[in-house]
Amino acid sequence: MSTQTFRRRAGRPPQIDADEIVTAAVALIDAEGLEALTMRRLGTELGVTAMSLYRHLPNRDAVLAAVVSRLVREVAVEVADGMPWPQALHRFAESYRRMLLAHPHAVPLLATHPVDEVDGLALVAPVLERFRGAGVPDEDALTAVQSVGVYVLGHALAQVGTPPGASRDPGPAEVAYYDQWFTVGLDAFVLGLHHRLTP
Amino acid sequence: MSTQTFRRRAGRPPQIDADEIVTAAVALIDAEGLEALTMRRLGTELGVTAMSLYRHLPNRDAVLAAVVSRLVREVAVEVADGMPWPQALHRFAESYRRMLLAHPHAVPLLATHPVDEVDGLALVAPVLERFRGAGVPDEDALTAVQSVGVYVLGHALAQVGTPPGASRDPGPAEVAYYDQWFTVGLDAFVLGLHHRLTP
DNA sequence: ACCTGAACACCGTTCAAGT
DNA sequence: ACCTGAACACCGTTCAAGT
Repeated sequence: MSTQTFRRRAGRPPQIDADEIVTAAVALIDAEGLEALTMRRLGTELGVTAMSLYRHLPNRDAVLAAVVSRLVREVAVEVADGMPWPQALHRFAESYRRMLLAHPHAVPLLATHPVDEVDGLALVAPVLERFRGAGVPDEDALTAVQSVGVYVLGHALAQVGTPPGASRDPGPAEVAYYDQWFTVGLDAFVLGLHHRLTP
Repeated sequence: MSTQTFRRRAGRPPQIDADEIVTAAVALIDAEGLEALTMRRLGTELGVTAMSLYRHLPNRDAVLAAVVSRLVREVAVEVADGMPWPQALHRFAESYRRMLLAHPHAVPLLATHPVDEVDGLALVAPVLERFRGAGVPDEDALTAVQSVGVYVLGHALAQVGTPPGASRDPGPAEVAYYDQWFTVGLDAFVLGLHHRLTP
């Protein structure tokens, strides 16, 4: 029979893999929030019992860490070749924020779980390159990027962490308020870094 | 008997009150982290069953909100009368950070639970006053203070959210690294705000 | 008025067992 | 190799009952 040629080494074929688990976890968080992400519920979502998840990921915290990694890799920073670093820093901040606001229920998770160093560096690599082009030492450049990064995350936390009321969606006035605040703060921050790093 | 004169209206005298619960909650978080704060454990710490806590606070989330309020009120911003606002802003950032680093296990809680508006305004009132002294509109001043606030919180999250390893304490090199980063970022941010607000 | 014991409906995780 | 059922040791919270 045809399955002989391409058959797996032994046993049952898997019904799920780690990637599918992470995809389902992100979807569940986006739809119902972090507290809805239980192992039992996640299993149900995949048509499987909770216990089978442990065959693919060691525990719930590993699921959360994998979600963080997936979301960080979702950030696409568009940096043109000759772009001055202050502009590249702006782009980074805006791309990062776009991801965070696209997954408001995951923001507390991003705030709590440190980003994997490899993921983080890959994300900011094109930005660091623009600092290098201006002769700024890598160490200073990294401090600048990380500083803007914590500003963006802190701002997103403030925006999504509205009073206890559930996930009622924002309303244009609220969105405009946070957009304005974000821009004013970011402009000032990048301006100040510019003054300190390229005098 | 003497108890007649000052006796309570009826029933048993309370063994605990809300303030004691919050104090015990903070102590427990500081000592063993957020996940150690269960209603049962908190009761035990106070020599009482978990169920009796519900007589004083409606649920676990109310305990957490009360902890946030308590910690925010612990921040003391020392702002002298004639102090220029950039310096007052520095003081605010340092005081806020001092509180956060004194309660590292509570930082994710502060990041997640929005600060009560009254608590927040009381905290920054002396700082806003310094902006007023320089003729900066309240709206701009509040944006500046909030921007620095989210930077401080974001930075503290990065500092306390070290790789999965438990609460191994920091080591002087790590402390120095974060202190340096914090200062460089803060200086640049305040400088940039200064350029934008008082040209 | 305040505290408790028992109970309910959940969790994450382990482990032996099925296919 | 992968999935499952039953079980363990927990949770937060409710409610009737004690003092």
